[in-house]
Amino acid sequence: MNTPTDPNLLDLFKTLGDAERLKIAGLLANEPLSLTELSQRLELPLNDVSNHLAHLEAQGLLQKEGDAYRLAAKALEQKARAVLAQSHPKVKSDDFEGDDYDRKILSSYIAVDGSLKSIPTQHKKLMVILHHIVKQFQPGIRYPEKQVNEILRRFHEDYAALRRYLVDNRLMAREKGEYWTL
Amino acid sequence: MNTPTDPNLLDLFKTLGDAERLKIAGLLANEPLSLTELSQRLELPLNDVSNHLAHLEAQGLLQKEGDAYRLAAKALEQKARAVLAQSHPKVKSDDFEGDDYDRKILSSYIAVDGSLKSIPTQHKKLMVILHHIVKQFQPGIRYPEKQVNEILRRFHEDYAALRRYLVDNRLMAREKGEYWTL
DNA sequence: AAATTAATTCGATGAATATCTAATTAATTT
DNA sequence: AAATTAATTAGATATTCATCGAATTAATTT
Repeated sequence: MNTPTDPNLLDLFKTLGDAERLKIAGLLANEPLSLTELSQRLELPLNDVSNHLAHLEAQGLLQKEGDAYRLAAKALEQKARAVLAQSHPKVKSDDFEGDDYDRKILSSYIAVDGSLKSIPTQHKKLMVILHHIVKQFQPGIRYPEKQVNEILRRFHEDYAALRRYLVDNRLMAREKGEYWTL
Repeated sequence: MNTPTDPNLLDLFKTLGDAERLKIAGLLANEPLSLTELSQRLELPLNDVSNHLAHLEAQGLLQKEGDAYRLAAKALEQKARAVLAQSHPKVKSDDFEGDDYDRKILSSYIAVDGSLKSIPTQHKKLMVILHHIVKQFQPGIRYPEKQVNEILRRFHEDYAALRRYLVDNRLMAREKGEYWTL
């Protein structure tokens, strides 16, 4: 069962993604209205309004006052925040986990946009970087070279070098122009 | 033509109200991905992903980086704010317009939740209040008494008194148990 | 209690649209 | 330039879901 507070974004968007329901929400944002009043204002049959209200209510978007409904602004606010939270590219936890050394290398070589400032020459540092980069590839999927290049280019324009390093160090394998992780 | 910035909430909710598109948005919130990559991750045919991306793009939700897409977090943020703005019961402009005297009376008699603190005894003050209340009724609509009571009760528990005042002062008319504004 | 009105529920119809197949166009690679 | 691959577009099918009609239940009024 769905509590109104659990952020099922999909259903929320679905219920708000209907013209009539959005109108209803709009009206109820400004003034409380009863079922009958809504029906009159929108010139919509009573039963349909009732159904629409049920949808909105299921999303925890309404609060009842007597027999009038009002938009639960607080609830909506929370949900809007949930959307923002999800949309903000939170640095994935495993991106910078690992030991202190790794974290230090990563943060010094990787720019805010995720790209490489430069390719390390020291082998130990290089390995840290390569292990970070190889996470971009899904295990079990075979990537054509062109796509590998695309992905690597996001890190550094010399994608060919990165590709070679990855293979040489056995982080990825290649066969007939296809690559996969090991 | 719709600029991506104009807040057409309905279309926004519609595009986000599809499971696949929401997944896509979710993925692109955390990392940039190309069309092909998305297709692989979601195990969805390429052409459909292309269409979904077109939808998202039409809402100004994407920004392109090379051939990878990323969720336009800023844009989404703005839109979320737009939602909040609409949802907040902004005191309707005409609620407190009119001359200074009216405004003064209204603000002294009407509580934050819109209800009446008390019913004025002075006729002049009463008229101000009644004119404010009568705006709750749509011109041209005939309301059964029960509904009139409901609406008036939001202002004061003695809805019968309000109803009588409204009729006596010719702000509303009644016939056979139905009321309407004049 | 009977009758009226309000509100919900059920089933069927229709419209919108996601999904699928196929064809077309655009871009890259050899 | 030919050929391969990537991406878009077009059309057909299927599914989802709002809308409509009616019946049912619940609540108020007389």
